[in-house]
Amino acid sequence: MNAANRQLSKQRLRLWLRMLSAQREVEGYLREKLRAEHDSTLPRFDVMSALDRYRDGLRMSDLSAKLKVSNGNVTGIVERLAGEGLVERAVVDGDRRAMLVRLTPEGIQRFAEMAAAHETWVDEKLSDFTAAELDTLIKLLDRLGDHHE
Amino acid sequence: MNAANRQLSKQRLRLWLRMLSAQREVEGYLREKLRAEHDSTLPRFDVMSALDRYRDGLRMSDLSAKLKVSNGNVTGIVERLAGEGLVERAVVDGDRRAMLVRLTPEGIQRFAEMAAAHETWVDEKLSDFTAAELDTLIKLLDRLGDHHE
DNA sequence: CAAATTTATTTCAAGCATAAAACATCAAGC
DNA sequence: GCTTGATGTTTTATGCTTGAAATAAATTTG
Repeated sequence: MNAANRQLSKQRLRLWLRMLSAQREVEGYLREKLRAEHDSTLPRFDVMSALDRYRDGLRMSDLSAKLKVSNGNVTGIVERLAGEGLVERAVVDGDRRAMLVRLTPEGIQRFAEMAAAHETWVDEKLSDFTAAELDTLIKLLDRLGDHHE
Repeated sequence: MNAANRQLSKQRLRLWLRMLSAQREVEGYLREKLRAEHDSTLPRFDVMSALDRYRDGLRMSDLSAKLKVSNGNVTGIVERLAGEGLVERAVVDGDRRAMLVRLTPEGIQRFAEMAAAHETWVDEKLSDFTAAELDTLIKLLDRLGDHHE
């Protein structure tokens, strides 16, 4: 490998470490806020967020696909949310294997409160960037994530 | 809140979601590779990486500070690494509370192999960016992480 | 120096995450 | 209508992660 490529490789590694650091910084803040002020967690918030966008409900497999986590993982989180009365599970008629999960009225209410707070927390953490910088970052990072469905 | 701020707030939220997505994309790949090809994990890799930079060893509390994770967390990871013979723990003379952790010769060897592979994996994932783009991303994300010691 | 506080670490309980195995149901093809 | 295979979900084993409580040793202070 030549010198230019070695340099490039180092920069890529450096970027990855910065991504990790930045992500951890924001995520830690959000986790702590959710725990302290709403007695909840980021995974629960993510599940509720997906269900809030699909008010008619989602199947377990749709949920895990959207959140890009394993099936078994979603099983546990939904179970706890159901225990708190924030989501409910219903059978899907025509397919007795499937489970339809949706927010309860209380879940909708609680999510609205959390989502509003969540937006202000993210605002605080990312307040240093100008609109142009935000656009730049979004456009560049977009090339990495695979939210291209 | 006025229209401009609402717009800005939306962009910040959008950026945060992109950061999550991008981070998850890369991390998932690295995790899978480490597991399949080196029978290891990212947390173990992180601990070994820190110890590789400090060959004289680090205390448990230094380790958790550098990695920005909890003390109890490091206890478990170091325990498993010690079980695999990759790190060793020694007493610190002058302070019987403390533990000094360092890589064993085998740990040094194993880390070198993993680190080389790790760099090529990151290379693959971030290969779409030009040198200029990498610089831009690094500089911008640098304003978020708190690796300013 | 004894008591109180701080510092270094581990233990514990709870939850999150994965991969792999187990179950149950559905859909096709003979 | 059986068998075979695919699909939807849960269970299991293992490991990571946190916050809080528990231990233990060092330091400070009256």
